[in-house]
Amino acid sequence: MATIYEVSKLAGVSVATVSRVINGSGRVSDKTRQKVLSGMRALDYQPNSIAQSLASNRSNCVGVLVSEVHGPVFGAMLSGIEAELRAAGKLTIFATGHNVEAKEREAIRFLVSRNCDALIMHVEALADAFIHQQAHQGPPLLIMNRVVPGLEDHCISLDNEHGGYVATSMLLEMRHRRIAYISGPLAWGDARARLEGHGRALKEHGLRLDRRLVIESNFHEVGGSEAMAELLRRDIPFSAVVCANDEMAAGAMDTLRTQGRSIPEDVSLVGFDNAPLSRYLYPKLSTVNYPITEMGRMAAHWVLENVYGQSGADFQNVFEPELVIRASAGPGPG
Amino acid sequence: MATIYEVSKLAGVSVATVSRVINGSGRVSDKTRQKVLSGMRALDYQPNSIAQSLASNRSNCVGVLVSEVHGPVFGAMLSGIEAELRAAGKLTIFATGHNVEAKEREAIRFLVSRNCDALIMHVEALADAFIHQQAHQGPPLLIMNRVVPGLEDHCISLDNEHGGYVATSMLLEMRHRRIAYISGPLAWGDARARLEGHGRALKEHGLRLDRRLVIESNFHEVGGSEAMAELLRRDIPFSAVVCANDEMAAGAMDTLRTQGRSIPEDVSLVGFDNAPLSRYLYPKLSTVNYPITEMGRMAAHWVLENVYGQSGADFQNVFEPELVIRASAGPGPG
DNA sequence: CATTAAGATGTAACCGCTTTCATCCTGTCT
DNA sequence: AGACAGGATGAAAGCGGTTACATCTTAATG
Repeated sequence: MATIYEVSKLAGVSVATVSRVINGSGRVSDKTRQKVLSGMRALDYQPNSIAQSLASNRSNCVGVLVSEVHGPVFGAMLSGIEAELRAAGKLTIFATGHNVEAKEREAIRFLVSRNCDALIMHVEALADAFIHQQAHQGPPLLIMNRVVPGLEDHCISLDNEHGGYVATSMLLEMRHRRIAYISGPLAWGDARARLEGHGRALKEHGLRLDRRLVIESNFHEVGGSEAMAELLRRDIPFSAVVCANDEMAAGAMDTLRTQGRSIPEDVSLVGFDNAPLSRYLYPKLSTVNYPITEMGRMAAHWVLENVYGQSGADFQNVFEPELVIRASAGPGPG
Repeated sequence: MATIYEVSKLAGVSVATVSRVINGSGRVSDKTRQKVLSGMRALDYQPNSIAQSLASNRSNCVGVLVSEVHGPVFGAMLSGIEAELRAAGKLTIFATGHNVEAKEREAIRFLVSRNCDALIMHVEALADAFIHQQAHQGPPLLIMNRVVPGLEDHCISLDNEHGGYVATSMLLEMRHRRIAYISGPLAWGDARARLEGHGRALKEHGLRLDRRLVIESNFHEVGGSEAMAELLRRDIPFSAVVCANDEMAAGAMDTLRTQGRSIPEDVSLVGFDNAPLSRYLYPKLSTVNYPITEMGRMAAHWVLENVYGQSGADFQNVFEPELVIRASAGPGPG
């Protein structure tokens, strides 16, 4: 691989000049620039990005910490981030934290040790305090899907409460009155918020949340399946159920069918996330869209603007979920 | 951030010695090592990986080129690669090629320009010739899901022919005799191989491939849906259909249901890939497992062994697909 | 025409580490 | 005691760029 020295020799200029034309910094006469450019072309010169990073103290790479690489949410998020960053010539590096505190910490260390210029993280296990500390000592931080008090302007999140609200509101407008709810772990903020939105919708329609119709599960398919079984076992009438994510809805759907209930004739079902699987279920699942790819794009823009000084569109902190109406929800008996 | 100089000063040794204890290279007396280690601890020292890379001419990072980040296949593959690489302290960087030749080329340039020590690529648009050239001038190359003549030992792939064979064989054993086939683009090797396997299975059962029951589609859901519509329109009897991937099977299933055929009573269906969606369909899709995560792991091992000199398990070039039997395929009329 | 400021270019230090080679030290052998 | 092997350590030269600063042109100004 050719170095900047060879280019400078071939072009008959100093390395400083070559560096200037590479970076478009400083002033270089047009004639010189042409000489340099043709020299670079002749040698098929490609600047060594490692050396650039060392000298400029900028790696042009941003670290992304996710729970998993696969799965609908993270894949889509990474995809959005990478597309934007790449278009700006920046490298995306990532590590997985698996929702385990120790691993998330270690992953942060790993990413930071690679000198990334910024860190985008989707962490669930780490405490707010740790995030604050990291924000003050490490590279600029952006937090996804979580609102850390005191760092609100570094957080991109979904208005989960509103999502829960619209899901339930739709069912209420379809004249359902007894609506069950399968929740995610209430230790997690997003699961709590979604449930709160559900409660608010009920209230606005003059209904009270019936605790017996709420089951806390785990965001997984099997959990949804079991939760639905439990719901049926309780033998309290309901004509619709909201699931706090699509996976649980898939499990719930399976159980309903096994027990001979048809959807949506006997029971209407609504999920949350608009994951790809929601379109594959039968009947296709009504759900609440989670614009995660867009949110990833926004994260990348934030970094481009705040770390690399590129001006971009306005920063949007909180994204609004939208209802996606499909076949799994139908009119209620009310 | 502390540098190696500060550590060396604090420990009262030279930077060479500190470097030796960092890398475990050369010989250092135990007493000295302890001094250095405690110095590093005291300063919370973390070697600057960029400087390390520049000096050692090794970036400890491997580039992965995929079509997309999201989607079942690439996410799982990346996941497998990252897990193994990370455990070995190596960084995974990636870029997307979107199956477009120009973009794939550009992505390779991008990854190589970041000085990755090896390149794992899943490319479809690039010609064999280009890959050969790249293999001879760039970093060590590993090719996924494709067999490039002359570079067989740098390729990890699935035995697609066998996959097609087992899918059809299963249906034949269930006494189906008229089996339709919805193929991927026959310009692609994997699609061709799967179809060939289908043909071989038929032949072994004394049947001939009926061209009118084979439709070339595009590996997408809509394509599968349209292909099935076309199949029904042709009005040639069949009791089962093999789809060259799960997405097309999903589309086909939708069309069948719309046209009032029930699965598997009227028509049995088999997919290919064992993508997550196959479990969400109703009825759950019988399919052929594509061990893509494992293949990603194997790719990482190859790199660890051939580039970083770590000895590992045996290298497995070709992976065998396995049948996953679910509800979408039932006994035939034969 | 002398003066000067702006523009073009070069020199060399530096980024933080690795690694070769020389040097120093210690214990062993004769 | 002197010679010597081998382990421990240090000095210094890179790795391939960036950039502050010095130097040299050149054209405009009075």
